[in-house]
Amino acid sequence: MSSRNRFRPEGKCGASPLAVTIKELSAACGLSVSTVSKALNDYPDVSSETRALVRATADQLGYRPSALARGLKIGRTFNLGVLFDTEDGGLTHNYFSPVLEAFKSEAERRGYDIAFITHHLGSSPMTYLEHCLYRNVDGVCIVCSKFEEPEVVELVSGPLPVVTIDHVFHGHSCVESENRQGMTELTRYILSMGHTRIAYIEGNSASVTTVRLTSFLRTMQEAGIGVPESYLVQSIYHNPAAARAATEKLLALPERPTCIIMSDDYAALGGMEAIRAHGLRIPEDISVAGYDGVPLLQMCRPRLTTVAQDTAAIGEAAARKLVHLIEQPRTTFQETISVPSRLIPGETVGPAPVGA
Amino acid sequence: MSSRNRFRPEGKCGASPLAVTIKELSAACGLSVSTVSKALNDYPDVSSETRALVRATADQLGYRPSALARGLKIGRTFNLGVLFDTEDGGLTHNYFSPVLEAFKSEAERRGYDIAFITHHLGSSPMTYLEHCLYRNVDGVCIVCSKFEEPEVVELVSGPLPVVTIDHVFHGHSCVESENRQGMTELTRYILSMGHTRIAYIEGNSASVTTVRLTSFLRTMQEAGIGVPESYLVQSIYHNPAAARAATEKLLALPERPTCIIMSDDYAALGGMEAIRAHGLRIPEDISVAGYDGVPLLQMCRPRLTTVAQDTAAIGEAAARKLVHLIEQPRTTFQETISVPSRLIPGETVGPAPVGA
DNA sequence: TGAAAAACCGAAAACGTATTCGGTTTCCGT
DNA sequence: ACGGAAACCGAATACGTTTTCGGTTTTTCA
Repeated sequence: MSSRNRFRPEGKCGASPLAVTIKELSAACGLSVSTVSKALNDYPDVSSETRALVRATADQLGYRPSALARGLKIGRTFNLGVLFDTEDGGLTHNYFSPVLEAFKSEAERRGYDIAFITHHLGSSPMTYLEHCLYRNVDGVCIVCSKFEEPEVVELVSGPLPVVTIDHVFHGHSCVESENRQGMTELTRYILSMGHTRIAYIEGNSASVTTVRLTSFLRTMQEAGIGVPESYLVQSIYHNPAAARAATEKLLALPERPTCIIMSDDYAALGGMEAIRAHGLRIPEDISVAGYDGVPLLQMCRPRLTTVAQDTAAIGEAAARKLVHLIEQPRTTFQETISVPSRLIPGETVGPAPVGA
Repeated sequence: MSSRNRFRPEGKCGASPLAVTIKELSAACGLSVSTVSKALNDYPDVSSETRALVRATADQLGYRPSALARGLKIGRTFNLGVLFDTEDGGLTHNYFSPVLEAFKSEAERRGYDIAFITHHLGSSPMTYLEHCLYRNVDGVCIVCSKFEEPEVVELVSGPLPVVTIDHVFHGHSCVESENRQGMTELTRYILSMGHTRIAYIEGNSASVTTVRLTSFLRTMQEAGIGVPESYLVQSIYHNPAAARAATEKLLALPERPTCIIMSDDYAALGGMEAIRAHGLRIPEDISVAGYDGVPLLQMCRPRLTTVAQDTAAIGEAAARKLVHLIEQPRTTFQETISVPSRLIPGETVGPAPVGA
């Protein structure tokens, strides 16, 4: 019953030392451990000859300082925590996974590895913050999560540098698309195709959701076109089933919209399914727009009309900002970084039907 | 110039101790550090009363042993390395990312975090194995990589437990789909639709590639239908552009195939693009099959005919196997685990054209 | 009641590294 | 040649754990 035994691997345990330590290196150099350490860390009080000697033999022996020992000593690990908590599919999320990929690349380029943050370790539960402290990450990126959860709030207001994506917490750094610009362009484009009955399916709560909806409504207002309450439907991001249900509501209206702006591309698939099920054609009978610009869908027919978010730039900016926050906390300020998005006029938004 | 300074964060450094240590816990309990440690680790020589006391105050103070210190001492980190190295898109890979997601979930369920393995740390290059030793991972899963690379071979033949996915190294554990069964079913299905001129676009080298091709050829042979050399084209997995080029070759043949089996779903998109560019209809003029069964494509029209690989089962099995290899090296043997795959008859394979 | 055995606890060493501080040596200017 | 300053090196300590081992108390049994 002693759970301790489960922790001890039985195999080649202390058999052969896997990695070469600084002690062996110092022995090989005929120097003390401290001098070797100083040589490797560019201390001034070591002659250039011995520094060279140490460097050379270190290379030769393939010495790497143990990340564990180093981290323990200096209090940081060169690990960035990533909170990526989505119930649907996790890493397969087709908008957030490219963001994460870019984040990871940039982090690695800057010498950081990434570590996923969960709220359990094996069977024992722990909060996100606990996990971060347990693993000693140097900072956290919150990529995709329920931002209202108390655990997330605890993490954000904790002691570690934090960068969020697509949701701004007051006084903290955030990276997001220029949602206002994106939604405005999309709406104008749809208007330019002659649509007046435009419905809008909203994603679940996040600060970007509000920005997009506001931009849509204002653009409509500027065009002098009203949007009835019934044209605004609540739904969930990245959830085709929910979008399908929302779309059904819209199709059941006495005066059906001629165009629907979906919460995102993936949701749009569900919406389009509902439309097809009603025997309607896209875009001849009804137009559909998405949001995100997932590349895979741009290779399918009909090509979705959407707003492409620059996932590469978002992830990269997040990593860069987080590293700055970690390495120069004094001179780095909190900010919200907006990266431009781009309208992709695809095949799913056509001219408004004439009879409508 | 001293690069050392870059490593020291200037901020709240030793200001407030972020996490509570065992020393503070022992003080709070009025016990020695050693006793506390033993109480937490279920040592027999500590009374149940003190054990209870320690446990209680530990919970109360929110104590977690530092992963760093613990790892340093016991020689393992409860981290699983993941080698996920694909030039195209990394984490966004639409077949491997669900595998990774399942792997991650199962690993976390068993108390392991995952760590990505690269061949550089910041600017300084290092081999995969070096990275593993540097971070002290307990084992490695090689998910997607050029298996011929010397670095990968070095890693596989290194001291750590290894599980590969979709490529078997002799004497090591591997998880893959039942490719033989999958390809056989697909081929039979295509044959049942009346096709005789079936072309095959091959992926780049891996052991599964061979198995699939062999299964295809044997099934064709069993049906008594020959496959000309020109119907077998070399291409690259997960690369629409390469598939497009390969498809062009096939379409240029004097006797064009009536069905093409693509190396995978994503590649199929490229192939279908080529076909459409030639003004041909799918599946009326020419049929197309993919492999993998990526869920997103099953929501698009036309629904791709393909073989679904059970990514969840694959990832889970890999994690389980790797953890077994780590925790019970004596009693766990190396093996290749095959998980069943499933034919999805979609809309892209139709009856063979009559005139053909 | 006494001695052996069991039960329980703490001091100390170790894991691999970074850093402070005191101690040699070398160098320079006079 | 001499004093002092620079230049260079190593012993020691600490980071937060685990684990061995010796020591004290309590229990048990003849």
